[in-house]
Amino acid sequence: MSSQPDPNDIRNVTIMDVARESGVSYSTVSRVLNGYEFVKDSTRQRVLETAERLGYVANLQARSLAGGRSRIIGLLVPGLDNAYIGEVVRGIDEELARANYDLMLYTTHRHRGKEPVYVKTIVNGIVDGLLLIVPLDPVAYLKNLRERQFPYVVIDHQGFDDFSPTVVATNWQGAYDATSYLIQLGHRRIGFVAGTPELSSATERLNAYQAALYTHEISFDAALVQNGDFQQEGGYLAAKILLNLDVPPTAIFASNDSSALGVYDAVHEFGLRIPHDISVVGFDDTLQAAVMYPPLTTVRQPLMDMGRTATRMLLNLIKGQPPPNHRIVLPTNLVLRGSCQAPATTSVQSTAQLSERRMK
Amino acid sequence: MSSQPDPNDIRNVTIMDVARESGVSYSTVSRVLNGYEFVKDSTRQRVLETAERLGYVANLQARSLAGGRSRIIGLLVPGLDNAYIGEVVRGIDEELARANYDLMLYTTHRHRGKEPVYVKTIVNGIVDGLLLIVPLDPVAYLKNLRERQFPYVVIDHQGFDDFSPTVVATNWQGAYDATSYLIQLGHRRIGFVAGTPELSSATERLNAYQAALYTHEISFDAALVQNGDFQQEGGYLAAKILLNLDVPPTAIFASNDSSALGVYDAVHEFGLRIPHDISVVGFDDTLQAAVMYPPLTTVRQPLMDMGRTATRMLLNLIKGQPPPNHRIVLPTNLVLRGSCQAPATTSVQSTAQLSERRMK
DNA sequence: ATATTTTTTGCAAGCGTTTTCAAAACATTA
DNA sequence: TAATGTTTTGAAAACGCTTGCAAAAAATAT
Repeated sequence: MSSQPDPNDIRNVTIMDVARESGVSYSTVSRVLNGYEFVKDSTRQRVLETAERLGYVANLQARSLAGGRSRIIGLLVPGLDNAYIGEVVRGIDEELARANYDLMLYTTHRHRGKEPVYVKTIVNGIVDGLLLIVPLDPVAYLKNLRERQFPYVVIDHQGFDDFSPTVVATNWQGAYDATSYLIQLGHRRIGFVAGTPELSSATERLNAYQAALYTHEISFDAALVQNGDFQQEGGYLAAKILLNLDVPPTAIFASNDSSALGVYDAVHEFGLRIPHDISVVGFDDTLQAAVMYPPLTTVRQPLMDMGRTATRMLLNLIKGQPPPNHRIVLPTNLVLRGSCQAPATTSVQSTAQLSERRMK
Repeated sequence: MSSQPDPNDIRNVTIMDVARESGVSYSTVSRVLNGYEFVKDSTRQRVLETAERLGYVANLQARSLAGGRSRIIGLLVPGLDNAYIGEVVRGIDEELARANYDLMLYTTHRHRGKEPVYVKTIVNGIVDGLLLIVPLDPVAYLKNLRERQFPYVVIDHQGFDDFSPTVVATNWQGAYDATSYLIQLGHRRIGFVAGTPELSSATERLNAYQAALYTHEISFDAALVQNGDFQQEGGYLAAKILLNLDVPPTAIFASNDSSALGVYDAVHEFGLRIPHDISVVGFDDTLQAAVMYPPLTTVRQPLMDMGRTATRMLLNLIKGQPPPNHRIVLPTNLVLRGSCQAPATTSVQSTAQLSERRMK
């Protein structure tokens, strides 16, 4: 009985089966499935119905091979060991689900050389478009993507070209606000834990830190800027150097929350208290920030929103609708919590007591 | 010049191009690429070399359509809003990268009905195998997978059948240890914030809690068990009920770290201190646990390891090597941090003072 | 040198779709 | 009623790869 398909049949039901069952050609079935206009309504109904009845599910590979849409988008991330990435991915995932798209995840594990290879595979592969979160080496392959007219959107990195669709946060403004806040609290010696210099977000934050000092007429001391790596370990190391300075800072601005965690570690190791002895500010507002003790004052990035926005942009690009602006900038804002207060010595200069605690 | 391929050519280089360039048939190229044994060494060399030179990258869709391996595995997760999932995924990702596989991520967003649909799409799709993290409704489709001989491994759920390859942690033992620890500290009234009862991990933890009480001859009080949902909010609500009890507990064991966070919230809302007024234990040891204040004593699950192990199992399954055991159990262990101490009233029974603080 | 076996290779079919092109069916007009 | 125009449908060619089968080439045995 062809109308009684064996439910235990191992083979999948194809467009052919649906065609046979509904008495039309497979081309017609394909057209119905793709919403082609010129199909008789009654035919459409019948096909749709048998497809449903047979439990037909499109074979994406075949579809995409034949030139159709796969409804899969690729996501290239440096790594998963990071709450920050996780948040962005959540936003992407949410928006994708709403649009009925699936997600293919590529992790480069921070291996720079892997990026171009991945991108190549991705592009000649199944995905309809590509999302890149903080790419390490975009210039190496974005030009190619563009030439192929392959849809892509870059998240949280900019400045390497001026044609790539990009979603970023106001890194500069956020860092400026944070620094200004510390200054307004009375801090004059503010340490800065920098991020990976290849990333525009890192350099922007550093620039804003300097700009804020400048605006408030505080002279810049290069010793107060130490390199971190956007990870806890780097923050810890950088903070140790800062706290060992002859005149240590009364506040430390870490380039992201992970580094701030490292700063907390170092501060505690020196037997100091936050915020009493030293204030700390982070950047990102990941889940951990609110849970830390004391809760971390930090610059909130709308991470999920960035993911969502980028996804919407990409989906439009795939539909052939280029976005009005190539670059979308989302606002950050300073979240005040318990990790900051006015410096212990209300009068500014005498950090003498503090520096006595310095570790050898 | 056929030997000078245009680098700007939009079309991808195919197996045909490689064949033409190296003067063999496309089948031979395919064989070389798939490591087929009976190819003359010199031929193999030549093909490999031209493939490299031309920058050939296999088209996964075509390969998988034709019946080959896609080197992609699918991962079905309930959601991304959870540090716990993230950890497992990291383990998976790591192991997959090592084996040169890619990852396709499917999120059900905790929508039970979506699971079967997804599984169907996945199976007739591109992936070579499927990993399922805490599936909500496995019975609905695992039988089908098995019948099709489709490789899959279940992570952190068990008990719904006895043939599915599974990786779990010692949930029972972990919860038993945690409860015993609290009892040894002197606690007699121990609250329990339960997890989602559909998950075996949740019921096992509850059972172990009861077993530990029983072993130590502490009578079970149903009022001390409140339902949570494995999320912060549920933990908060459950803890509020517990703290409002006529004789509130002196310790609360939360079914996972997220719930424990909610417990912290409730405790603070009641103006109580951890661990001075009340001890708290969690489960999972996610990244947050160490950062919370006070640092959370919790049962560590080897999450990344679970991901890695499951992935290795799956990869073997795909290769046609069934694992020696269908079910792999990884050990948990209790991580002692600052959220527990002996109950304030060293003598056990008089919890009078505590209950006075009770909120109206 | 010839027959036989074994190793290598090529051809063709097929995987499940989309899409172009042309034919069939239907509706409309003269 | 014939001619013309439209809407619907079907057949066939791709898409890029794997694989069974058979032929060619090389190696071995007689």
